[in-house]
Amino acid sequence: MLELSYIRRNPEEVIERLSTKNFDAKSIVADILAIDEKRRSTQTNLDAILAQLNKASKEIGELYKAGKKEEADALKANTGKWKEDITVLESETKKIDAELQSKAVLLPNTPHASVPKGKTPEDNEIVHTEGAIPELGESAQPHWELTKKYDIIDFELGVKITGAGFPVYKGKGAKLQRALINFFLDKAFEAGYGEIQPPILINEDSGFGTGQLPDKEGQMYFVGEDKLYLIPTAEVPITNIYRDMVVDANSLPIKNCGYTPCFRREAGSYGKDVRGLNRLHQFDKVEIVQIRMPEESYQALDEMREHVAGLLRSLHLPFRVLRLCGGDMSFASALTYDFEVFSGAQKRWLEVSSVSNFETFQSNRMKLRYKKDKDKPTFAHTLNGSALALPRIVAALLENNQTENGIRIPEVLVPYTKFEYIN
RNA sequence: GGAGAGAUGGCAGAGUGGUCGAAUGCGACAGUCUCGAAAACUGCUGUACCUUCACGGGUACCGAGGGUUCGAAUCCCUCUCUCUCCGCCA
Repeated sequence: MLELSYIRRNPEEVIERLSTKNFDAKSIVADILAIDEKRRSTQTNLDAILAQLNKASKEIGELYKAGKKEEADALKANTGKWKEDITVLESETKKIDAELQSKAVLLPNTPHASVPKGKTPEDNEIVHTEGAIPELGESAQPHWELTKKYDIIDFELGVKITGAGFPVYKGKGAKLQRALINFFLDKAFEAGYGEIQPPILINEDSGFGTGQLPDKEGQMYFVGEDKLYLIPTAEVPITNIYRDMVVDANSLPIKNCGYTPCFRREAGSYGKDVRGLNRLHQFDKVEIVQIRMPEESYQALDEMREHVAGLLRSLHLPFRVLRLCGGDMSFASALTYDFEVFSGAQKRWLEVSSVSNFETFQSNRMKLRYKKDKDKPTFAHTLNGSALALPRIVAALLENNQTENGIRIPEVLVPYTKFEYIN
């Protein structure tokens, strides 16, 4: 949610910047300004009457104490009208606030100045490419063949137990998952991230805080009996730890990481995109989250970007980094870098990480502030990134590292897997 | 699932209808003292919104929502959450 004070001061700028996201904010901003105007005048009126009533009540109390009952009763006679006005103005204020809120949540975050204009993924800007594209030859098999060949991931079995998109990892496949998770967590720890094991069910307030609700409830699995959502990413619980908090400036930066399974309904997806590991309803991911002072947040974003790049480098996966265009960015983000690895047999780039700065968009929603000395509490900047999401990493590893002797495990993972080949 | 207790400022903990935004203690901050520190003493210490160029002024907030009253932290109703005991259970 954009800060109201910012919209009030710079309405034209908000409209201009949101046009980069192909979002026409004109009428919403106008509505917000009008409602805000109304809100202030209503509150000024209400406050004045309340002050009057408070004053009279105090006087009545004093008069009673002094035994001047008649004078007190005379004063009382006035209060009825005031109370009627108060009732009206209070309900009006409540209505106006709700209206304002309902408009405010419609505005996406304003993109950073560096965000390119554009509508589709084709308009994303490739800012970095690294690693050699593997030449696998004609006999190369896509990962969904390899997983069957070596019996390490069973998609049909998942269908039996749950449904499509819930694979069963077996034997060395399961061990590879565990190895990657531990490797990623260890790397995050080395980079200064504290490890969190959060709940994987979240309530509505948490969903609102990070921006999944109210818009994207269709993306999440919902447990109606208890009104809880399965997390689509660890970002939600790990960031919401700090909801409704004023943290001391000295405790910043806050850096946390966590492994969780993630659940996404992915309604409407089909075709080659969902083949094999390409898109799942349940998958594993290690997430990194930072809470920063505004002046340092873009430096932190670069730092996170470098962390993710380091992971891919150490796995010897060819990758590229995209600066997402306005049209491809998420609602809540101000700047997002996507990481894609090249999947040798599918011959396509697969997104494995998304690193974003949300500036104050999330912290305003969840009232996450920091306080520096005597200054007033200020909204912090929140950032997060996948480091990394497993399935497509596994897909690329399997495809790119296939040999006649089996699938070669990257050196850095061998201490974790305790085997060098899947065969 | 059954029974009971509770929810007050950063924390602990008073307060059961009127000057209570809230005693007291601790903590934090500032000052005195000191070469410096500790101790001691003194002062100060919430958040949001409205209003004002500013100084300042006003309003709301004692788990949440409603009610009674001229006036509610305090009385009434509803809800939520937490804790304790019992049962079940990884």
